[in-house]
Amino acid sequence: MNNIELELTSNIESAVKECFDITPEPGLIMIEIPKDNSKGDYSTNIAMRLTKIVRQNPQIIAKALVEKLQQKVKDADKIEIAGPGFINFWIKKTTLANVINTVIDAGDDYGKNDSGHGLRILVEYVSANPTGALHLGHARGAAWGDSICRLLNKSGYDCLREYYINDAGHQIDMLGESVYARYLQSFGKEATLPEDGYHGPDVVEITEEIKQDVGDKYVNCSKEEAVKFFRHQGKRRELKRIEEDLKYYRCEFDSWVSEQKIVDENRVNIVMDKMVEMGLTYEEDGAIWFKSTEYGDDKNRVLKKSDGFYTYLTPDIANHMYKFERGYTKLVNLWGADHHGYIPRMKAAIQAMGYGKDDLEVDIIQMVRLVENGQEVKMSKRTGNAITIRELIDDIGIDSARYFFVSRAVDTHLDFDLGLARSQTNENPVYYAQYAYARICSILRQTNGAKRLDSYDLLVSEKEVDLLKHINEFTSMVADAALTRSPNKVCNYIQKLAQYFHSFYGAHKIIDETQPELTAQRLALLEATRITLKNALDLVGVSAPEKMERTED
RNA sequence: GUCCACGUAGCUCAGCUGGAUAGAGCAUACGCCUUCUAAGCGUACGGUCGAGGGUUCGAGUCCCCCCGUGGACGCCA
Repeated sequence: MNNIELELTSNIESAVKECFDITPEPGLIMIEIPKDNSKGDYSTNIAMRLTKIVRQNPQIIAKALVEKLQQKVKDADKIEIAGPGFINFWIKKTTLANVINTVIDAGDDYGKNDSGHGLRILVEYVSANPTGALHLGHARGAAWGDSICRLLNKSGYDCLREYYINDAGHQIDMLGESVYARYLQSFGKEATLPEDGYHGPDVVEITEEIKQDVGDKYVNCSKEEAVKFFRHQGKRRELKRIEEDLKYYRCEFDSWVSEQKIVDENRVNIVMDKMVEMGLTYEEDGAIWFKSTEYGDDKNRVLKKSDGFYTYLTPDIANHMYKFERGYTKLVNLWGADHHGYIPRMKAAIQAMGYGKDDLEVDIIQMVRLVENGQEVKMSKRTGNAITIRELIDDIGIDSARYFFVSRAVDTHLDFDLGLARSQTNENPVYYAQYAYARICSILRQTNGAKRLDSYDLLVSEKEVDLLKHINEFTSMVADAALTRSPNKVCNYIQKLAQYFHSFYGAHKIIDETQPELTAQRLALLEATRITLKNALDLVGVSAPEKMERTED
């Protein structure tokens, strides 16, 4: 909420108190921005919401409130009742323009807010197995998760970016055997990769790296010893590649938690013992089961198989307990769509261990389908395998990739149009926004720069007011996008901000020697727009270029 | 079969947790560069919000029931 909205809310609250002698609950008073300018700058539906409490016609309630509000709201030019009982506010243009100095003073910090109240929140995302390169689903999850964390940090949450490494199970054994087979093959030996081994080019490349370090040392040793070595090496090097790809993609994690480490620290056994002790389990067919149906799951789940090994679930429960132990009170996971059915059992486990149902929230990342010229692109032309995050970025660029992934809600299937993402034309929303930024910088370069002024009384045209109002909304948008974990809202905001700017640019010549005062005020408005646009782009990890070369077509 | 998402303009999607006459972009048509970057601006065209019922001052949004699409339903990870 910005200052104007805060002031309106508190004025409405006291008006309600005085008129009806009731204290409105938090959240009852809602301030909206009407889509239509003819309905004012801000609006509230409080009169309708009070009908049930006060037992009065909304028109009568609104009339009483407006009488009080006329005296209270000093920043309003006009307050009117409209439609079924909306109260609409027209804010003084000078008040709207105050935001320019707020933005200039705050700089990079504009948009920062404390709606998170320091809540300790741990966001786990990507968490791809270290057995191969990251793919499109991971790219979507990485962009989304990283933007969520940027939003949370900007909104006063204490947020940790975590990557959970599944490095203790069967798939790592397969990786070890795959690298071993490639290693032997490179010495001309007969060796076949396991059926469910890893056939990608990354395994061949990693094998070459290892060979450079150790030569033929593992050609003649026992298979057991060799596979153990290659398992470790393979995992380490695959992980390093993943980390490098993510870093290149502007996603950096604060914390990498290894499943193997959780096992080694005995956390899995401890959780298992505790669950048995708490009576959450039973034995059947030689296995130990978790009574997850008692906590909303549709089936009970095996924790320890009859062969004595744990299932995937058990170390993951330990992983989640470890998150709580480190003092995080809110856990957020971003999982691929194929993990959908896994949510109820993990939530069940958390509740069984004494935590709240909503202490863990899981957002599902739906499938990505690459499309080019209306045709689905399934495989990389170069490798014949699934397309990796690197190939995607090399093709369309980091900015385009990140923006596209984040601009659509994650819970819907995404058709990613390669041609569109690659195009440097007006069809591409990334360039539309970046071009606005470059245009602003270009104008500012031609002047002595924008200065903070004491008055913006000349900024009264429709285009200027639209821009001011939108800049005013930035902080509330950031808080809302953080709360609802919807970075796509930032993209909507960016598009609209760019649109308001371009429209303003088209309507007015900004540098006008004959009107120095107006020019100075407009330059300050441009500077505020520039800062807001840059901060918004930064929230989704997209760069703000000061120049864009014009391409000939 | 059971469970979970989703269904909005020709296409891709918004719709601020129930608000006013449902919005953008692209595509299509027509205007605008002797003026700060035309990667831009403006105008027009485009809708039974999948179908039906319910809840209330008010439903694209909440509930029920169909239809359609996708996903999940292992002592795999």
